[in-house]
This record gives sequence, structure tokens and C-alpha cells, in this order.
Amino acid sequence: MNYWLMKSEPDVFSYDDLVEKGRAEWDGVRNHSAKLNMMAMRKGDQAIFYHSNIGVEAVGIMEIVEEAAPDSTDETGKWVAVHVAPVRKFVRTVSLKTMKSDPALADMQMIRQSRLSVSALKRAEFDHIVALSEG
DNA sequence: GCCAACGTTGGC
DNA sequence: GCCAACGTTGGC
Repeated sequence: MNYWLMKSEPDVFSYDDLVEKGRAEWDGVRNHSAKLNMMAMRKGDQAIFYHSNIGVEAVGIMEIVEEAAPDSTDETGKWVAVHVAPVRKFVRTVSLKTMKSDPALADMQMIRQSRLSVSALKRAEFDHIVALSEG
């Protein structure tokens, strides 16, 4: 099983929106590195949902429920999307500031490449963020 | 194929 | 609102 971190601006699509819908297509990704990450996702993989711009924090866990397929919002046929479902919302959110200042997370792909909207997490990194969310 | 100009993302 | 980091575009 692999672990991921996926960003969304909460005024566009938040964790609560995902909970309300029950499941959603993670569409609109238009970056090659992010696409490669999505192509590597397998059903059952876990992903951390991160709120960019507003909040700037990890807010919960979701699961990949459908592997990469053509993005329904893409006219060109070049881009893919996965489908995700909520697993659980964090009791305490984990801020970017916290993640940046934690040596255990210094190698996180998102920390190294801050603009990447879909990034990989090592299992240890995923577990560490979850532990931080439990305070 | 290089590189300058420009656009976008996202943190602050 | 600013700016750094990237990605993309287009002239040469």
C-alpha cells in the first residue's frame, strides 16, 4: 500500500465537501509530476487531504477508490483523475508550519516541492502526520 | 534546442 | 498584495 498527499483549496473543494458527497473525482490536475503520482495510485491507497491557501493544513485521510482514468473535465485527453472517498477527519489539523519544522518530515515531497498538488508520502511520514493529528 | 518572457501556484 | 518556484510558450 502506498501513501499520498493531495492538495485542494477548501473554498473550491474541502474535506467536508468530500464527506458530503461520499466520493469524488479528483479532477483538474494539470501537472506532469502530479499526473505520474496519480497513475501510480492503487485502489486502497491512503491519502492525506491538505487545504492549500486557506487553512494551509492537513485535515484528514481519504482512500483511493478508483485508479487513474481520463479526467472528465479535460478536453484534451491528456490528463487523468482518480476517485477518492473520505476515511476520517483529523481530530486536530496539522499545519504546514508544524510539518515544516518537524525533522521527521523534512524529506516530504511536498516540503521539497511546495507547488506540487499531488505528492508521495513514505509510510513513516504518513504515520507521523497521523500521530501529530492525534496530538 | 536555448532562453527570455510570461502565467500560475501557493505561502506569507 | 508580494514574491519565489516552477511550468509553458514562442522567438530565434
